[in-house]
Amino acid sequence: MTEFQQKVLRRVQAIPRGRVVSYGQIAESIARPRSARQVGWIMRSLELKADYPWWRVLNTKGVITIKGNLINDAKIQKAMLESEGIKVSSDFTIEIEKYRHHFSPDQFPDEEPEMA
DNA sequence: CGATTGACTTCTC
DNA sequence: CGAGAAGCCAATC
Repeated sequence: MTEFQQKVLRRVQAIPRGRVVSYGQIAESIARPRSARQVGWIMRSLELKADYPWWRVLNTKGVITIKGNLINDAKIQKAMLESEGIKVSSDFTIEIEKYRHHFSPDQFPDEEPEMA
C-alpha cells in the first residue's frame, strides 16, 4: 500500500452518499491532476468487496467505464448508484454535473499541504 | 531497470 | 457532435 493509494482511498471514502466524483477530481485533490489513470489503476487493484464506495467514482463524462472481467461489474455499479438515488441510463451514463461532489482541503487533516 | 499497461482526460479532425 | 490520437504517471512484468 503506497501513500498515493492511501490518499486516493481516503477521497473515495469521503464521497457523500448520493454523490459522485470523477477520477480526475480525485487525482486533482491529491496534487496529481494528471494522474486520473492511476486513480483508476488503484480502483482496479481494489477488491470489489472492499469497504470503499468505488461505485461513486466514474470518468468526467459521467460514464461507467469499469472493465473488470465482464460488463457485469458495470451493472453492479449501476445498481449501487441507483440504490443511492442516482439515475443511471441504460448505457451506464449519469448526469454527473447534477451529482458531482467537490472535495474540501480541510477534509483530510492527516495530510500535509503541498506547499512547503 | 527499461518496457508495458491502463476504472482517464483533453485536444484535433 | 463523434471518432481518433496523444499526454499522463504509478504499478507490473
